[in-house]
Amino acid sequence: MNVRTLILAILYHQDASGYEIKKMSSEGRFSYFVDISFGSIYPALTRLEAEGLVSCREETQSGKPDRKVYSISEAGRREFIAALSQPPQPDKFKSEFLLIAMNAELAGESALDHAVRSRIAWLENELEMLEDVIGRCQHEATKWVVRYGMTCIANDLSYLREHGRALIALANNQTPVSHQNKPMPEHLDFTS
Amino acid sequence: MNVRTLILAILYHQDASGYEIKKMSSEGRFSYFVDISFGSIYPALTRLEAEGLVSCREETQSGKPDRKVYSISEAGRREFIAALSQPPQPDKFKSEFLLIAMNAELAGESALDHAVRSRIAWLENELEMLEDVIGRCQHEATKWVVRYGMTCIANDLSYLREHGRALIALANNQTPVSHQNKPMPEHLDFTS
DNA sequence: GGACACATGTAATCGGTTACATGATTAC
DNA sequence: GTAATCATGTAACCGATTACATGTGTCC
Repeated sequence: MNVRTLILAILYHQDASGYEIKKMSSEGRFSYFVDISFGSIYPALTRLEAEGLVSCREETQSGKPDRKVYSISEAGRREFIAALSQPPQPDKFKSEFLLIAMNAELAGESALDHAVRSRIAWLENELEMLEDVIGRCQHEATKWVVRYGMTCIANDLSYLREHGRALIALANNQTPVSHQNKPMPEHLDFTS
Repeated sequence: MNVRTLILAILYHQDASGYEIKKMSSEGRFSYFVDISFGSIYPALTRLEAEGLVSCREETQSGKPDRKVYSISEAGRREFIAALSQPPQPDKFKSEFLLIAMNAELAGESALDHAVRSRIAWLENELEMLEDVIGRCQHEATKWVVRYGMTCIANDLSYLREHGRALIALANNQTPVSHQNKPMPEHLDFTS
């Protein structure tokens, strides 16, 4: 799921400028998946145009700077559909929160408490955003995906609300962190 | 959450060689978060050693090639705890499956059907793996995280089982894909 | 005249993967 | 002899981000 494909996905349904694509990716209904930067969008658009997968027209606007509006071509549509037909790679998922949680005793109570609280706030916010999206969206498949995302977030949230306290309690609970490190010969330990 | 920090997280609780770290990251109890490659592990270990955050001893084994076993140093422990204390970045999440789902009409019934089935199979497998992990894990914070992951996956799974059919149905349901693209002047469309 | 949203682009850098290169040891 | 597992490492490449550079137009 590289920037190219993501741009084709957006342009498949509507023309857009690089600036608009950026906004959609970091605020709009695509923001749940992606947040791509200008530094990757503009070069990608240039390359897609060179390959004939998108076309570009310049538009002069009143009250705003000129902009370059990109449209997907038939070749671009074929390319995108071909990309969709390939079996999807498994989800990629990285969570610093879970690393902190996994090391609750080391992180300390206040850091953990803060992490849990702000995670809850963040998830609530995401949920609200998706509720908003689904209210204005007509496209059934998109709605399916958004509902999917919403149930995931809602479940996440209820787990945190139910078990967040228990996690924070582990921070205090000074279970001696098991240093199962094999004892190291002093002569090799040049760090102490 | 870069490779350095992940390696420190692993070494915090047990000594390990680069080869073992790789195995833990792609099979063991850390595999839910990470899957780092040899190409990033070995250079990272070298650098961590140069910085005095880990130390290294060579071990000759009987019946196996020599290996370099790394131990975290006190400086390394401090570094890791400092990393944990910083407020976590929001989760990063990428799903090719959701991109396909969002474009159900374009992906086609068979591709979608296959994607849903193999996702279910994959999630069932993940769940099984985590069940196994939790059975043998003593560390409370780790268990908290694994239970978290398990409920997320279980919810995901039940959503897919309940609504997967509805999604696949959307593939056939040939709702004319709304090409809201502004009509393009022919002279600008060099793709046809 | 300054802050802000709109708009496009490039260069340096980063953090990682892939592919390659090497080699020990065991099991068949 | 050859396949598989264990083990370490490097070089080329890739895909992205960050920071930089530039500029228009609006509102106060």
